[in-house]
Amino acid sequence: MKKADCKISDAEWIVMKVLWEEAPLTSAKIVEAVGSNKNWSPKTIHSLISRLVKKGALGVNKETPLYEYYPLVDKRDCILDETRSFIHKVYDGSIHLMLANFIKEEKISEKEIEELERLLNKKNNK
Amino acid sequence: MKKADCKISDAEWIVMKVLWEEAPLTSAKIVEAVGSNKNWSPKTIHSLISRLVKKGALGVNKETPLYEYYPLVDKRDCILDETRSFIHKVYDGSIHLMLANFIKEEKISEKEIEELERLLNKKNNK
DNA sequence: TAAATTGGATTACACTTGTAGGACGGTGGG
DNA sequence: CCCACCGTCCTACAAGTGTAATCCAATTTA
Repeated sequence: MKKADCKISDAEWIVMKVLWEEAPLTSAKIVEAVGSNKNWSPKTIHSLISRLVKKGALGVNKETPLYEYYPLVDKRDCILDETRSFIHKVYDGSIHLMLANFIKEEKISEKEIEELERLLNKKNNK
Repeated sequence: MKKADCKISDAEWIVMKVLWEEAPLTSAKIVEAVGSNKNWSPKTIHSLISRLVKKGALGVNKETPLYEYYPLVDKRDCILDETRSFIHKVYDGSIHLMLANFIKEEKISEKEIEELERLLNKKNNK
C-alpha cells in the first residue's frame, strides 16, 4: 500500500470506494456493487477499472480464472490528498478557514455538534 | 450575482479568487495579482480570463479603454458547490464524517481549536 | 515617427475524463 | 457440441483543462 501520487478522478473514486470497502473482487462484483448507485454500463466500469490498474491504484491477481482486483493505494492517503487539494483550491490552504466556514454554513445536528466538541476536546488535551 | 452553475476549474479558481478580492480589474492587474503565486505566462492568464467570461463567471466592462473584469458569480455559492462535490466524492456526502476526520487528521493550533469550539457553541445555542 | 510591447480574439495541442463500443477467446447452458 | 454471453484488451470520441502561441490593432517608448 503505497501513498504514491493517486490522481483519482471523480468517477474512479466510486470504484475505489467499493474496493476499499471489500477486496479483492472480480469485475462482476465491482459492477454489481457500483451498479446500485450509479447507472453505468458495465463497459464503463471496466474502463474505469483498467485505468485505475494502469495508474497503479489497483492491483490485479491474474492467477484466478476471473481476475481479482484490489487497491494498491491507501484510502487515508487519498483522502488526505484530495482534501489538501480542495482546501488549497478553495481556502488557499487554510484548514481553519475551512472548518470555520463549514461549521457556519452547514446544518449539523445537535448530537453531531456534541461529538465534534468531544473530538476537539480530545485533541486539545493531547 | 447569480448562483448559476459555476463549473470553475482549478486554474480558473486562482483567477476568480483575485477578482473576488478586488474588482473590477484590468487584465494587467489580474496578471500582476496572480503572478506572485503562480508562474504563468500572461497569455495563459488571458486564456483563463476569456474562458471565465465565456462561462459566464466573469463580466466585462468594455467602456473603459482597457477592459475591466469583475465576477458574475458569488464566491460563497462557488465555495458551497465545490465543497459539496468534494464531500460527496470523498465522504459519500457525510459532512459529519468529513469534519470529524479533519479534526482528527489535521494539525490545528490550540487557539484555533478554541475558536472552533466557540463557533460550535454558538451554533448549538441557536 | 518608427519600433517594440500589450491587450484581445482566435487557434493550438496534448492530456484527462466520462462514457462507452468492438474484437476475440473462454465458459456455461441447452 | 455449439452458441450466446461475459471478461479483457484495445479503440473511440467529444468535452474540459493546462498551457500557451499567433495575428492584429492600439499604445507606449525611444
